[in-house]
Amino acid sequence: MYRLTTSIPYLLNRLGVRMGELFSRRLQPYGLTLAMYRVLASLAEQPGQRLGDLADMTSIELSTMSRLISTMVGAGLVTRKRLPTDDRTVSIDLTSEGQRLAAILIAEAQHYEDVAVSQLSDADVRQLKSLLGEVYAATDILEAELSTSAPGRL
Amino acid sequence: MYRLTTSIPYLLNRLGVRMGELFSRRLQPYGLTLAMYRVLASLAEQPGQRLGDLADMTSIELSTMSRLISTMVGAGLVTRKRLPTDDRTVSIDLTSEGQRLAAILIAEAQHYEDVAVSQLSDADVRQLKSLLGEVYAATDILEAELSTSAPGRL
DNA sequence: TATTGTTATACTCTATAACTATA
DNA sequence: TATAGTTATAGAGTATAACAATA
Repeated sequence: MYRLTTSIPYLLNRLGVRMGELFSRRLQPYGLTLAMYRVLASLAEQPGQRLGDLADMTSIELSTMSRLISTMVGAGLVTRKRLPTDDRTVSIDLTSEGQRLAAILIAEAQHYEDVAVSQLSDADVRQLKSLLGEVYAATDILEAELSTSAPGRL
Repeated sequence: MYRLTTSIPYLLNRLGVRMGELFSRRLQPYGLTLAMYRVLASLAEQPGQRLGDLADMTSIELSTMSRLISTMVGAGLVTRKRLPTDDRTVSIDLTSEGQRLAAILIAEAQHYEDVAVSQLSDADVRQLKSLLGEVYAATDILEAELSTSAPGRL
C-alpha cells in the first residue's frame, strides 16, 4: 500500500526544504537568497551562461531569472551583456565581487554537505547521487506519459 | 573540488522541482495544487491531525497551512474542528469528498512513482529512500552547528 | 508564561501571456 | 516563423510578527 511519507517525492521535498532552510540562514548575513547562491555557484562552475541555460541549470523559471539577474546586476554580483554573435542572447558573468562571494559560499556549501553526509560512507554518498541522477533521467518517461494518457485514466 | 551540479542539495532540488512540476499538471484537472494533494494524502495516511502536525508532515509553513485549510474547508475537502480536550487545538479531517479525491490521487501518485523508478531495481529504490531518510536525520547536526558557529567562520 | 492557531504585511516565486527584438 | 529575453499580472508561498484564546 502506497504511503505519502515513504514516497520519493515526499522524501525529496522534505529533505530539500529542510536543507534549503538551513542553508538560507547561512546566506542571510551576506544578504543573499538561495536562488542568488545557485546563480553564483552555477556561474562559478560554468562562466558566461546564457539566461536560459542558467534557468535550466538552477531550476529557476526563466522570467524569475530575468528579474533575479537584474537585481544581481544592481548588487554588483554579475554582469549581463548581449552576445555579438546573436543579439537576442545575453551572457551572464560573475563580477570580481561575485567571484569573491561565490568562493566563500561554495566553501560553506561544501562544509555543509560534508556535515549532512557525515554519517554515511563515501560509497553511500556516491550511490545517493547516482540514484538521484537516474531517477531524474527517468522523468522524461513521465513527461512523455503526460502527453499520451489522460488524467484519471491511470 | 566541490561542484554545485553534483552536490546533494542541487540534485535534490532539481529532481524535486521536476517531479513536482509534472505531478502538478496531473492535479490541474482536479483544481488542486501540490500543497493540497499533500494535505489530502497526509490526512489519508494519518487522520485527525492537528494543524501543526500537518505543517510539519508536509513541510508547509504553519501560517500558509492555516490559510490553505480555510480554502480546502471552503472547497468541501476537509473539516476543521476544535478539540474538546484542548480548545487551542484544531483537528483536521477529510470529508467523504476529500477521501474520494485522496484515493484517486494516491493511486495516480503510486503509478507516477512506479514509472519514475522503473529503471531501478527494488533494492535501489529501497536504498534511495533509506539514504534520503538518513541524510534528513543528519540535518539535526547541521541545525545544531548553525547555533554554535558563526557564518564565514567555517 | 508557553502553546496553538489566526491574521496581516512585505516580499518572492510560479505560471502564463503579451511583447520586443533578432535570427 | 522560431528563438531569446523582458515585462506584466494573478495566484500562491515564505518569513515574520502581532494577535487572541487557552493551558
